[in-house]
Amino acid sequence: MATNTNFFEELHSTELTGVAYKNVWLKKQMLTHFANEGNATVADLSRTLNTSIPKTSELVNELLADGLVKDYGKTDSGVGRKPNLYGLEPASAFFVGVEVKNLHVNIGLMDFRRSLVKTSRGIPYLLNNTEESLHTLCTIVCDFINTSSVQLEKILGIGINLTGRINYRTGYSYSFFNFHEDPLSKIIESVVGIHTYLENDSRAMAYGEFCSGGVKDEKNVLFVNLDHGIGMGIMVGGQLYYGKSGFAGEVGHIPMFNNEILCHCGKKGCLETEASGAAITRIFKERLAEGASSIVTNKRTNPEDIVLEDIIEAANNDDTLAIEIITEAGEKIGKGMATLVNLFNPELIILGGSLSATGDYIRLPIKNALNKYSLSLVNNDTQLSISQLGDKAGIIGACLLVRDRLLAITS
Amino acid sequence: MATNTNFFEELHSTELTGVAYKNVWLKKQMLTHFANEGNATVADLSRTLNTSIPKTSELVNELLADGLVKDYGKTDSGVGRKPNLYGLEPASAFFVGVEVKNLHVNIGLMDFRRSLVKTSRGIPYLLNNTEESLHTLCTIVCDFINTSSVQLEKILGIGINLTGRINYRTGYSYSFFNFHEDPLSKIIESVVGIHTYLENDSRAMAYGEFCSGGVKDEKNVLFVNLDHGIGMGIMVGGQLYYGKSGFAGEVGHIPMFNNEILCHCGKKGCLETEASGAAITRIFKERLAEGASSIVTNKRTNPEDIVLEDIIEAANNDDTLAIEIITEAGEKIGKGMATLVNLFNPELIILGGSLSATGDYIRLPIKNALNKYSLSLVNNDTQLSISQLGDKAGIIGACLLVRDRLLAITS
DNA sequence: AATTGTTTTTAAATTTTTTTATAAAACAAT
DNA sequence: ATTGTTTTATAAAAAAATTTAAAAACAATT
Repeated sequence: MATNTNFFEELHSTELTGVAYKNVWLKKQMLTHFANEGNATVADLSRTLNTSIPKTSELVNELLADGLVKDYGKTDSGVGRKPNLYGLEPASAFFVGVEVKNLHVNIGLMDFRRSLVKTSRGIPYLLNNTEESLHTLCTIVCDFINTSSVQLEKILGIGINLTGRINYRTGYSYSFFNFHEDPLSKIIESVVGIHTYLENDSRAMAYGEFCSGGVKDEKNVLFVNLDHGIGMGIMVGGQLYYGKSGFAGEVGHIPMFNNEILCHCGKKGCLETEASGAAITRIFKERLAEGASSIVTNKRTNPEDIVLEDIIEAANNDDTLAIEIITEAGEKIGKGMATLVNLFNPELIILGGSLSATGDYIRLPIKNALNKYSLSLVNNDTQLSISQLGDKAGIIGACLLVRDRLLAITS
Repeated sequence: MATNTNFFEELHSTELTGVAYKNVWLKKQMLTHFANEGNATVADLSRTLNTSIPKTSELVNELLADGLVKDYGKTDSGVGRKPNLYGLEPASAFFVGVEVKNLHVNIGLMDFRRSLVKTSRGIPYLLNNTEESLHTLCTIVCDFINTSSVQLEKILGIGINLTGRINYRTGYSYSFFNFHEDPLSKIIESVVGIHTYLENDSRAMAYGEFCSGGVKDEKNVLFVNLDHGIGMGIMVGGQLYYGKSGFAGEVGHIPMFNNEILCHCGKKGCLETEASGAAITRIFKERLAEGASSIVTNKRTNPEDIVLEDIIEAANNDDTLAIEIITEAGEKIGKGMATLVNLFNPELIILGGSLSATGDYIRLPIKNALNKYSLSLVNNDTQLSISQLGDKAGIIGACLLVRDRLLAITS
């Protein structure tokens, strides 16, 4: 009932051959099936895995004995003798997801059945590219784990979302904490003592939305993270697309304008320079200086203190200036996304990130520009929706990525 | 020695269960392995398929008896007893690839080991969206098949490349021959009598280049077809990417310019309006009219008769005007492709299509713009090369697509 | 030229899996 | 309450696959 870690060890061992290998492989397939499709009967598993009933039964019983799988009783539908339903045992494994923002950290703990059992949001933290900042981050993670009631050895992995270029395969970060020779994931791992994966923030959010949010059967989906910058997670054939080094999806830096605004990436004319949350904040302040009025000034007497969240809040309270500027940004984002539609022919584009909280204020101008600038035959295929998970997408995605990587045969 | 069609029938039958199913599945894996990796020993197969030597040996012997696999004798490397090498029997299956251009058709016949056994290039043909034009196309294909020395039943499929929007899964074409209720592939199939697949021209070329051209181990590759229009084939994780309906890769119609040139797609400002072969031809004629000089005028006394091929030929003969205009187009294409690099983080971009015959005249300005407009960290990952198959990419790709679809378990 | 070492191939024994048959469970109709 | 139908679960028999052992093939060495 408690030998669960054994299975994950032998899952990733390369020593196994022949029958032993096949059995582990089949058990992995069963867990994956439970994880993706929910509970199932022995007959279901037998059918999808092309194994006989007795064999399937034997392996399910092994997983049951390992404590990874739980008997969920009889089904209630259908005629004839009712089968037992099996599914993942929620308490058999846990995963930690960490979302690192510029000014705070969000952390969540997820069980094996993708329920968030504990979350801690808005932990004050200053993201700097320094050793101290990294150290503080590790401390925050350790504190979170230590104050949770779950046994340490049941926490199988940690997923950390960072902005910028991340190579999850090697564990290297290229935008933050890139001052060590070893990959960042190994550094954190050695401090916290739990297997750690790094991921790009937008891609992790995308994965959360794919697996637990507004995605049903769609297999080719784009998730656009509209925040301070503009990021994207790409799902191709039901899987995240990384590109060669994990840098795919840099939609914020596609060349779009002939302006002279210098982007933080070093180039000029990037989409981000005129259409990101940062650009919106900049333009908002400029308009105020030019004499425009807004309800934001009631809250922030010094215009320098205005942050993106203030503008989003103002828009949702019908502030004309905020809505106007967000609409203008939406049109530009939509023109950029027309390119995405033409290139990816996606079934669904999900708008996420803090700006997505403005709902139709951002969605409609984007949809409009999409209709205007993309091939209509292709555009007709594409749904445009707002993230269902909202600000939970990041930690849910981070946890699920860890879970699903540990279940994957190729680690 | 001649019951080869049997296997392909049972491969796609859904009747099989249990051991029979698994055996067919394993044999399919073996054929796929031979097709992708070349000849192999029983030990190799046993290792990659995780089956025991006796079982592997038994199945190889069945394939041998079916005539699909051939004994290629002993290996010459290594110590110890030398194993037998097995591989595909070239004469056991054939595939026809048809490339439909605006003014001509190219057809090729490929054997099971991807050798082109017969090609017929430049068959005069006028592509119109009419019933007669479709009928003529079918006749050309039938003639080609009938004049080949291969038995009809050994030709397992036909692949047809068309420009425009194609949904290969349904067999519908949306740009040409779209006047029937039934899918176009079924119409052609019923005339020619052989299983027919439709594919977008650029995607088929891309597949040819991926499988038989300049792609080694790269798994994320873009193939850009620079011709009259600008098309693209996308390879993600070693497989073609289609998007929801097979319209992915429409790079020619991404919004790039604020010009007033109406694209044939109906929009303004598409990349194609200023950077395609059609645009180059238009600009070339305009410059001539403005008084510029070129060696093309020696060949074509009436400027109206000038075609893209003339300009390409002129460039390769150091004609300044041609080179100049191609360079300008290259810079614009490169700026558009910078977006591709940022979004896909590809390992390799291959330039194909007739314009790629100008070699570095088109490649270098593209490379230059790529360096200028894409994120340098991402761009550093990306190789930019010229197609190795040249004008053979289309028919090779069409044949290989048919072959590999027939080998795939999900047809 | 015989011996040794290495590896493939074949053959026999053993293990594993599937198939078939049977029992048990669940429920509807008689 | 009994009978029939349908499906699951278990047990025994049959089939199939793997494992182990032995033989065959060949290169390098003595």
